[in-house]
Formats: sequence, structure tokens, C-alpha cells
Amino acid sequence: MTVGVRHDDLRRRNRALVLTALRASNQRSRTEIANLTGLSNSTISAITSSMIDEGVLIELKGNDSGLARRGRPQVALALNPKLASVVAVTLTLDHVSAVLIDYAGEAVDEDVQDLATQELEGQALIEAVIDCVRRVLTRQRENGYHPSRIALAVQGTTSSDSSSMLWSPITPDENTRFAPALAAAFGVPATVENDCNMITVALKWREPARYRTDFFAVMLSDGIGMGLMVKGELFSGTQSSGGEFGHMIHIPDGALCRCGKHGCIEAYAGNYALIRTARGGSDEDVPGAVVSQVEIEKLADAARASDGPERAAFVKAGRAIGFGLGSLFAVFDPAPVAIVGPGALAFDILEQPIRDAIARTAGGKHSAAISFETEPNEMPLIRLGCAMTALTKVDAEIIVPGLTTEKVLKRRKVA
Amino acid sequence: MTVGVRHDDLRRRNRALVLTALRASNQRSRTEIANLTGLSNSTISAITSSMIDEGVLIELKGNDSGLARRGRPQVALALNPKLASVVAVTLTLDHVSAVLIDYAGEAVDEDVQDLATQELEGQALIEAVIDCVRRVLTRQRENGYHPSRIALAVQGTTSSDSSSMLWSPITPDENTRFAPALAAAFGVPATVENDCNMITVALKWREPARYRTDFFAVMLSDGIGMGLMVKGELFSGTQSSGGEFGHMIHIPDGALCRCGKHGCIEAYAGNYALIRTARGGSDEDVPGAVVSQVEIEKLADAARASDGPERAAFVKAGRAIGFGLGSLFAVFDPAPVAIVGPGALAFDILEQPIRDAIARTAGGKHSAAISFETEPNEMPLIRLGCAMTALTKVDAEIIVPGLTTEKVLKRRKVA
DNA sequence: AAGCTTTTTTTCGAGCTTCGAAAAAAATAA
DNA sequence: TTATTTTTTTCGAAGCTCGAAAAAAAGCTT
Repeated sequence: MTVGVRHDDLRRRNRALVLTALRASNQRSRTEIANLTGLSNSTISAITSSMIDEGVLIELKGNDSGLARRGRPQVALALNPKLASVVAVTLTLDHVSAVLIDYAGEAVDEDVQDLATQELEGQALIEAVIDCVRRVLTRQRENGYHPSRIALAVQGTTSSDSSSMLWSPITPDENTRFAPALAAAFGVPATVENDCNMITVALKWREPARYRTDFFAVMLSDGIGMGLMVKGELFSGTQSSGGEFGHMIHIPDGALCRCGKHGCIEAYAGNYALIRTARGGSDEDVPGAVVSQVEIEKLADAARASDGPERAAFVKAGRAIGFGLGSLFAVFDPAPVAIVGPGALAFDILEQPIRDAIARTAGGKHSAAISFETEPNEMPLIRLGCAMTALTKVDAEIIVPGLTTEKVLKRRKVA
Repeated sequence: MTVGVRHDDLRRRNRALVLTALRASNQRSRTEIANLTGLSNSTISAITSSMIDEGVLIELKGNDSGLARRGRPQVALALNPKLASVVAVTLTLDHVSAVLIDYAGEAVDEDVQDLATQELEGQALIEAVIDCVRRVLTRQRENGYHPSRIALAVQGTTSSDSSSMLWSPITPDENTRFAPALAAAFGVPATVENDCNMITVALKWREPARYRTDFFAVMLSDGIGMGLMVKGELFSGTQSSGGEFGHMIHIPDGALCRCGKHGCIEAYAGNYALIRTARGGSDEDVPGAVVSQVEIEKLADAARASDGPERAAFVKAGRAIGFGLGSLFAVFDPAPVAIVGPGALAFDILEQPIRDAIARTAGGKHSAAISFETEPNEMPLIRLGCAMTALTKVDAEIIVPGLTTEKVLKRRKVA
């Protein structure tokens, strides 16, 4: 049963609203916040003034945005970048990167490292990630940054409690418990999230006009991932990160997938599948090593040039993706689709087969109306999603009224 | 942007909590409600006493539940059945029924009518539904029932604003705008909902222990429907009722479906598909008329008796359902499944093929652990779901503090 | 049967919070 | 320098929840 609403919950909620308004756009005046939230000016005044005292917000002075109007000028409020910081870590095939981000969402410093992820056992992988984070932190310690959270994004399935990477294509190890290890190493809470989910979160922050309430983010790379935004909320699985679009079944008992099962969408549309098909391999050929981006680009160029086996491979892939989307649309209803990742570079070849397939499904009733946007470079999105996920959690601690920021931060240190 | 929380929202929320607690179990004392909601005894006392004044709640006196304990006895509170009423209407193939339900959720009177739905145009169908409702109401008017809402459940897709039936197998008409017509005829708000969604809602009310937060309700009948409960909320589509499990693609460009597309799950597992397959028809045969339940029972008996074409038909159907569930599990993660409707009577033949197929998918990792419960009789569930949906909406009007119940009811009359 | 114990329910004052109105502040316009 | 306009703060009123205390309503004891 949901628990009753007490009096301080009210203040907490409204503090959260103020924080959200400022996260969505770097700076806002009290009056703007009042209009945005529907709360009265006096309430916003009370809330912001206590948040300024706590060091959560700062006034941006001497910041007249050009136009000089009559009347007392609005004074812009902003999140205090020095209040806290978080580390957004991204672990992909052969690379790990850690970015230190201040409370206002600006990147402070970054460390990128090559890593033979496929040859690293779980513990070694964890340590490599920790090292990467440590490098940024030692470099920035003198500047007074003590991050209060670490968010890691990985390719692969993660647990719904954000503690473990359950399975990933980038390493043989299973159920790697990143979160506890990172938490222990740095004395702050840590989470592991699925990369596609982070992309989905990021799209909403970056382009709220286009990606508002309902959309699908499909990641085309070696594997096929997906993130779903449904009714304005990230839709994750009930037990895991969910959204394993690549492992919906395209052809029952069909082509061999990297996951060991047969007929998954990925077994037709993943990079390895494209290569397998284009080179005339059998559907039963065991998925090979990870394909370089250059190779896929060559394949795409060949497909564009002539109607040979390369083009057939892309058509087969598009067909798998299209029928999969059609099935999804039957359950969720049609919604805009963002095609993210390297595969977006070949979307010109994929689009028609995808649309043709969707049109052959009941779910794709209005297939022509479905919008596809492409975004080949997924890394900035993953980082943004990670950063916003972590910062939103910091916000959740800060909104507790009566608890001064120092207390919040101290509590973190102890934990 | 979410709107700020004002002071009276607080009271409204807590009133809602009290109402929910009483809806979930017929009667509860103030102390029980306080413990359940986490609110203080004084608050519950204040809220319930004003709700009693408003006529929303009543005290059940002289109702000592046997055990005589020391101390002042708890006095049971209950929803006042006379406060309001709703009509739950169910429109299925060849039948329409309307049940008058009091505010406490008890059925008062019912009208059932045979109806040649497949031969009725939209307007005639609407009028038949209106007539059915009118019969119950005129019969009960002398007893002082003036329902404040009408909820209609139909087989088929409905719009997400609950105003129209977009498509249904029971009638050739499309986009039948039931809700405005019912609202106009009776002067109260009306909604149209998908039957499977109502079943899903009902399962949660009826067996909260088993069907709590995440489960799938699959309806096996002439068509294949589904309702999803995800994280404790009914999951409906963004534009329509969604959850069109039957029209996820099983075999791309496969068997001809009733919807006109090819390869839908329904084209293998719907009643018409079972008959088509068992009788050695081609996958391209146009789906025939609606199959009687008797005929399907005969088919099931034949399948049980010997390993002939009938059993092959059920295996093919189970395989389609299983692969579909596997794809769903990839997106939502595995969850309990309730098999509802006439098809549940043949579940003994279907279960093994379903489990076999699920086990062949990545989503069905733990296929053996997935629980299936069967419930052949769907009508009571549809009605319960309808009733609870309507009553919950009545609750939402009643919780507005300061607005006396008379005002709420008067407002309804005017509207 | 009267008083005691136990449990539930109500009453009452304190402490928050939000709101509207009025006041104060800070700029431009005249 | 004064008037005007707009933003922000201040202040009192009203509403809500809470804890403590009081009242109510039963069984238990002697």
C-alpha cells in the first residue's frame, strides 16, 4: 500500500520541482520557476532562498541577457556547480572512459583508456574501471572535487537494481558486480546501467521537443539494443534492464545468434550477421569476432554501389528490424524511432526494407507516418544519460528539507 | 512540467488512500487504516469523520467479528453502497450485458441480451448497447439508482482516451464512438475499454497476492488478446488500448490473419486458425466465420485422443504463443502468465508446445520457472474490471476535499 | 456492581506549508 | 529627481498532520 503524504513531503516535492526546472534549462528566474511550476511567487521565494542558503542554488548576477526592460530585472538562478559532482563511466568494447561532471552538468575532466575487454576476467575488468575513475579523481582532487556518485554504463544486460552487469558481449564474464566494487573503492554509491537506456534518457534531456513522452531508441552496432520511453518514463524490465529488442524472435528456429539461441533479430541485423550474410556464410555459422567499423562501412559502400550480396545482407537486416518494430508497435503503439550507433551510418540502405516490413504488420498501420532520426555517435549520449541519471539521484538527496547539504554530503562520506 | 503540490492536494491524496484501503477490502477500522496508510490516528479520524458526514463512508455497527477482546472495540468502516452506482457493460460476439453496481462494488441488477453483432452497423450497435443499459436503469430507477458512470468493455482495440472502439472482430464497423453516445443518452460520463485490459485490472483486484506488480493476461478465444500489468500499473498503448499480442509477428509473411496481414500469432493460435490447420486447410485460406466453443472443444478432445492433425494444430498454436511470449519476455522480462478465456480449457494440450518454444528464445531464459494459471471463464473478470475502473473514477471525484458529495453528484447530472 | 485495565477514537494545540496582499527593491522612463 | 513598472520579499491567514491528552467503550476483577 502506498504510504500517506505527510506535511514535509509537500515541501520536498516542491523543492524537487524547482530543481527539475533548473536541470531542464541552465538558468531561470524565480518568476519563471513560479510560472513553470504553478506555485506562487511567495512559495518559490521561500524555497529558493533556503536552497541558496544551503548552497544548492546560486544567483547569476550581472547577467543581463541584453534586452533592457522596465522594472526590476529578473535575477537568474542556477544550480551551484560546486555543490557536488558525479563520475559518468562508459565501458564499451576495448575502451573505458570516465568523465567528472559538476553539479550543474558540465564536464570537468575526462580519462579514456584502451582496454582488451574481451580478454579480461570479471575482477580485472572491475579493476580497470576503478583505475580509470581513480585517474580522473586524483588529477582533480586538488580542485576540491569529491564526487558523490558514480554511474557506469555498459553494453549488455544489467540488473534492475543497478548493481550488476548480468551479461555483456564485451567480456566472457557473467554477472559482474560493478556497483558494490565501485562503491567500496570510492566510498560513494555506484550504479550500473544499460547503455541503450542511458541513450534514451539522454535523448529526452537533449531534445525534449522531439523526444518527449513516447519513443524508441534502437542501437545498431555489433549487437542490437533498445531503450524505450513510455509515457515520459524510461521503460526498463521488471528484473533486468529489459528492452532486449535484438533478442526478440524474427524467425523461429532461424539463424544462430550470438546469444546461443536461434532466430533473434540480432542474428540478422547485428554487424556479425551482416558480414555473415554478405559473405555467403550459412545462418548456422558461429558468430565471429567483433567487426570493425571500417569493415561495416566498406560493406555499406558495396551495398550502395550495386545490387549484390552486400545489399541483400542489408535488406535482410532491415527486414528483421522492421518486423521486430512492427511487433513492438502492436504492443506499444507506433512511436518515433531514433536509430543510434554506427548502424545509423547505413540507415540510408536500411530504411526502405525496414519500412516495407513494418507495413506488412498489423502494428505498423501508419508505417509511412513513423519518423526515424539517426544519430551515429552514441558515446556523447551515453555519457549524458549517465550524468543525468546520477545527478537526478543526487537531487533526490538534496531535496529532503531540513537536511542541510553538508549533512547530505557528510552522510555520503560515511557510507 | 509537473504542477506544484498545493495544500489541499495533500488532503486529497490522503483521502484517496483511505478510499483505496476500503476498496481493497470491504471493511476496515480506523486503526487498521491508520496502520495501512502510515498516517496518524488523528488524521484518519479527521478524514473519515468528514467522509462519513459527506455520506461516502458508513459505520458498520453491531458487527463484532466474533472474538471479543478487551478494550474499546474497533468499529468497521465501509464504503456507502448508496452513495453512487455505475453500470458495467460488456459487449462480446452476439451478446451484450449491463450490470448495475453500487458504490461498494456489489451487483444490483443485470440485463443480458442476444445480439447479432456481426450484422449490426455502428449506429445500430450503439443503440443496442444503450437499450440494454436503459432496461436495467428503468427497472431500478424506482430503487433510487442514478448511476454516475458507464464503463463498456469490448473485444477489440479501443482508443487511449477511452472514447471509441477503433476496431473489433465482432462487427464490421470501425471507429465506433460508444462513449459520446452513451454519455449523451444517460447524461453521465462513459468510457470504452478493451476487454483484456479489464481482465488484467480484475485479476489484480481479485488475487492481489498472485497478481501484484507484473504479469501478463493472455486471452485465448477467436482472437488472441493480452493485457499487461507492469510495475503495478495497467500497461496500455500510447494511442490505443495496446497489448495486441495476437498481432505480433510469428512468421514474417506467414499465414493469413483475420486482420488482413500475414504471420500474426493469431493466424496460428486463434480459434479460426486451429480449425483451418486441423482440417488441412492452407495458411492462405481466408479466416472463416466465428467458431463455436463446442467445435473447439471437439477439436481439443480429438487432439487429446490421438496424435493426428488436431494435435498438430494445437502444437502449431502453442508454438506461436510461446515464441511470442519469448519475444515479450525479451522486452519486459519474464513474469507470471494468466491464460484466460475459452482457450484455457485446452491449455493442457497447449502448455508443452508453449514451454518448448519459450525455452528456444533468449527471453525465456528461465522458462521452467514461469507460472501459468488458467481461467476459462472470462466474463466475470471483464465485469469486475469494468466495475472497478468505473468506481475508481468515481472515487477520484469524491476525494476532492471541500466538494461535498452532493455537489459532485449534482455536477454529474448537469454534465 | 463498581472500579480497574485495555484499546479505540476524538480533541486540542503546535508546527509546518502555501497563498494572497502588501511592501520593498531595483530597474527604466519622463 | 520623480513616476512607473516589474520582480522579489515579507507577513498574516488558513489548512493540514502530528503527538499528547482526553474521552469513550468494551472486558476483567474483586
